[in-house]
Amino acid sequence: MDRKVATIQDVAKAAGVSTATVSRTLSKPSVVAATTREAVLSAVAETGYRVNATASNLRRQRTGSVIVLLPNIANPFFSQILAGLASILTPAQYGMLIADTQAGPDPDQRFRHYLTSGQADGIVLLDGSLAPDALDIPGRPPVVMACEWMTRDLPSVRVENGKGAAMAVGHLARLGHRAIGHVTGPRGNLLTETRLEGFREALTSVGVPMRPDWILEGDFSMDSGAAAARAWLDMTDRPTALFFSSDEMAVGFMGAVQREGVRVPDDVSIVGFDNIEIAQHLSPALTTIRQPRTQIGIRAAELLLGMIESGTRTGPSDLIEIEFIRRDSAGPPPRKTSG
Amino acid sequence: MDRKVATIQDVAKAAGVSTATVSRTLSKPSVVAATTREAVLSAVAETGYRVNATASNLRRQRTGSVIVLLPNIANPFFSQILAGLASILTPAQYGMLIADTQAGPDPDQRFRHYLTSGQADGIVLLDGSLAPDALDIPGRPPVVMACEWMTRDLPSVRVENGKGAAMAVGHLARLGHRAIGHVTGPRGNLLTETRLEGFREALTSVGVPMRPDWILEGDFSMDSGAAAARAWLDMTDRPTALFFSSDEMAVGFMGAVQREGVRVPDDVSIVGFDNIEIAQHLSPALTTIRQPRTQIGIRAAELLLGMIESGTRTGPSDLIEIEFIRRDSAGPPPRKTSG
DNA sequence: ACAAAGAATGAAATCGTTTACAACAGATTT
DNA sequence: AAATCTGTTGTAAACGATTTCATTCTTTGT
Repeated sequence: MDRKVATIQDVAKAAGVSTATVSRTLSKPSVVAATTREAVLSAVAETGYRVNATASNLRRQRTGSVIVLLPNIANPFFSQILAGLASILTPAQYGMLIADTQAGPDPDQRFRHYLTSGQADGIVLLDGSLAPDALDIPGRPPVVMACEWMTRDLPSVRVENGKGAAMAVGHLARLGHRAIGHVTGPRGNLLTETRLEGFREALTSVGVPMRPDWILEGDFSMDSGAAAARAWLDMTDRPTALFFSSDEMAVGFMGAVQREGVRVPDDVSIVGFDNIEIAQHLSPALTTIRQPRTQIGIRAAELLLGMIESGTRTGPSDLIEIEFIRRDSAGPPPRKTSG
Repeated sequence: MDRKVATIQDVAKAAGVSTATVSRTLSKPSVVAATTREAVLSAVAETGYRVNATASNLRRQRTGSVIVLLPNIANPFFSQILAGLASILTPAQYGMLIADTQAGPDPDQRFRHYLTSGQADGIVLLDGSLAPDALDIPGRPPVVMACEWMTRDLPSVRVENGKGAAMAVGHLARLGHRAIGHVTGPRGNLLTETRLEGFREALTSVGVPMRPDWILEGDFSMDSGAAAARAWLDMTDRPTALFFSSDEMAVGFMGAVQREGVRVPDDVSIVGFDNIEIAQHLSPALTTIRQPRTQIGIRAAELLLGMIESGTRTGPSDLIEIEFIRRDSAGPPPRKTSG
């Protein structure tokens, strides 16, 4: 009975060589003689040997894994970024550890914990709300931010959020809208602020004044979109079009107003942001700004691996192109505006 | 300059004790004298020492992480299960490694790889399509299945799928439907088969014959729901109600038929399965069967940790209660059926 | 024919912990 | 007073790989 798992010692014995040779056969086959190589390989097959990753990592002073820190695992927005990350990390033989920052009581402390725990060779940060000064830790692993980012010059993969907002506003203005509102993400979030700023600038550039009471605060979730719908329905003087800082909010809004008999886009035009999968399956299909999330994940992983391999703590940033997707949730404004 | 990270040796030296004492202070504080304990702890604080997880794991013959294998990371259905898993694994000091089974060419081989790689103390399997005989590996870690499951008696966390289908059919029959169709998941999948079987049985129990041409095959995705919509629209004799094996397919179907001017539930009634977040935000809100996904994740993690701690390869299974959620996508059949 | 270079291998140190065992002091029992 | 126990600490051996350095055996150049 071989109850125990075979070690490199067992293989060495079976092949009649030293452990050094076994190790070399597996990592740098070119330096060992063809005949020995074959002997070793058949001994490996015979014993069913698998290298013990923990021992290997200890000796090589690495962990072989990368931590992905995200605010909320359950948020489907991130799952496609994860898929992109995995598509690079897995082939490169890195494990992908997932951790929730907002799960515990103190997110900043959790961030610091992962930064110092030495459990990963690198960190992908998908949560922009974490304290930048946590990074002043000696010997910390390289960190790459994706989507959100902080004031500090951390390497990051991002998207031209302001430009996205401008695309949305431009489209609505071209359709004839003059009464355009905006539903934001949570205040303080950098995505929120950049898109809001882009929205504001775009409005001035098309010569439409911004109405502060038409700026509604959300938190990117469907529920907050539905809440915005209630607020909109209660308005006496409603905007004829709304730009949402996330598709999820747009979905929540659209469902809620439709259930009240409001027609989209006849009564109100809607533009989202992200192009989540469902956007094209709604009725009407949602006009939105596409963020290539898989691509974001891929670039973030590539950047991080580059830093890990070169041993640097800093690196380049990357800007991913976004795309305006015209569908059917935005149309010309109604003839008569209410109020 | 303390460029290097402090090791247990450094702490021992600073505190004037042996490494054994440092280790004991950190893991079993009760066995060391109060004064020494304080000396060690202040030395730890002073040096900024963090135990090297890799070394610790090697010595303790564990890895400190659990692998979650899922068919497709990008599928949002799984993200809430992940959240449930994380809520148990993180406090228990286990890392959560995520891997995609369908990413590479040979899923079974990938499964086998993770089973033998020794990179995790346990595996959570969310992909029921993997070969059961892969489990005949000596010294493999404990595995728990969630949602899907295989013929082999693996510990699993599941849901009464057949009962869910029966709830859906019962509801539709009570509303007066006699022409009920079903959109399945991919053939061969156990979820698909159990729900289909439940559907079939429920039909006979309410005395409605099953029409094979009203059984459409999907793959759980929104796209396949939209494809089912096209098929349904092309039928000369249409069912007045459809039960979908996933909410995603129901969403894809509903959007597609609505865009063709079909009214839900006036023209066709829809019942989904899962209760994904968007279900309540659609117009009309989707009637469905709730699967408590967070709960599923929690139980799976608990089961797995139990097996890891007790050193067993087998363990109990668990059945999670589902719930019928009545919303507005199913109503009485139209007066006149087409055909 | 002999030195130098090259190719292939092994011995042993090392990575940073944990823990079995031994050692020792002081307290308690006989 | 000897023997036993209890509580605390240190010594040193693992854990399973990788890699430096030394060694042996060929091969090549002069």
